[in-house]
Amino acid sequence: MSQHLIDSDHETAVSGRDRMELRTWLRLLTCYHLVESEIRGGLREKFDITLARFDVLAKLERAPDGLSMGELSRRLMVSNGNVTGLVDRLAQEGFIETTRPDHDRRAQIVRLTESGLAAFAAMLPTHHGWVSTLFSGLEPDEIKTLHSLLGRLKASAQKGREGQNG
Amino acid sequence: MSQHLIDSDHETAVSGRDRMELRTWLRLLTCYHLVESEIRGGLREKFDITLARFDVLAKLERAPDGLSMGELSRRLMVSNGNVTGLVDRLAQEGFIETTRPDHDRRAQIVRLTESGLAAFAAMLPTHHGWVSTLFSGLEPDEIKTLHSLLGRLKASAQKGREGQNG
DNA sequence: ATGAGATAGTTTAGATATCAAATATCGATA
DNA sequence: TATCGATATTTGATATCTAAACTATCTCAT
Repeated sequence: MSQHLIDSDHETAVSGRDRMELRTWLRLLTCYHLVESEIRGGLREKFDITLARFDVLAKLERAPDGLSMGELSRRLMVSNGNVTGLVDRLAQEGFIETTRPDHDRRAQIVRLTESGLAAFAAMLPTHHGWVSTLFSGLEPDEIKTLHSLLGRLKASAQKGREGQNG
Repeated sequence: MSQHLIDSDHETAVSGRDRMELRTWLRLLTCYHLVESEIRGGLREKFDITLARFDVLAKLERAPDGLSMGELSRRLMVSNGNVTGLVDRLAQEGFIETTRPDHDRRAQIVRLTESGLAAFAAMLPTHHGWVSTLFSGLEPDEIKTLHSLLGRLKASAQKGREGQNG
């Protein structure tokens, strides 16, 4: 085998069978990085908040009754330990609050505070604007198709585990 | 405005205009996390290597003449400082080596060692197998279309900056 | 030649991340 | 009711990662 295991165009790989799968994965990775870094930078510059914290607020905003640490961790798709730290810091800033339900003293329910909701609501339209702009080169039909194919990929990648997320 | 700013199905948001863009971005994010965590876990369990290090090896494998730190950073789409640390550790493990070119004493050229190439080559087929499996629920045509639409998204998201990556 | 700006990397501080181990509580059962 | 296994979360160690400040070197117009 030669030194160069894979083809030379920038997102290509090895042997015929999984060629397109790998190329597609690498391209998805690129898109992820592009959009993510744009949004991260925007949030920092405009609102002085990190993306991880924004994501926590976003998940909690969709759950008016609050979420357990475990459920929050699943929806964010990050580890339990990570969420502990994020929640600690957001609570210190007053954006969220936690309670221990009586029926299960192990659990910890996390909720948005008024202040947290206000902060999130103030950022949301701008955030949506960034996403819109990043997608602005695609036709509505293309976006629909992309959405649908990503749904297929999600189902495929989830096969063999339980429903992690909507 | 009500407490609940956005719709209730799991990947939906606000006002009509950017609804599909946001849903699509959130779904892409989900796919990214699903595939990424599967591969990260596999690399750790089977090869005891982190994903970040694997990615460095992968980029270097495609560049037989080596890459400058800056070029490596651009291709990995991570910050300069991050690459410094990764390269340090990989060099300690003997997987890569660095040289200073005579024509520019600032630059640092990073190359795979024999040992690094061998390690990477040993992991590559398994890695491709994982990706293949994760995509196995999609038809070849669907993958092609997905690849193409992600290409459109990449171009759209890159608009206004220079060509970051192939 | 020389100083200003550009470029290439490193360093530093702080925030995320994972993973594994530890803690605490729950539920069910003998 | 003791206890065993499962569940919910935290802790601790380590590794990424970013952003900003800093160092060193290069380029180039004077």
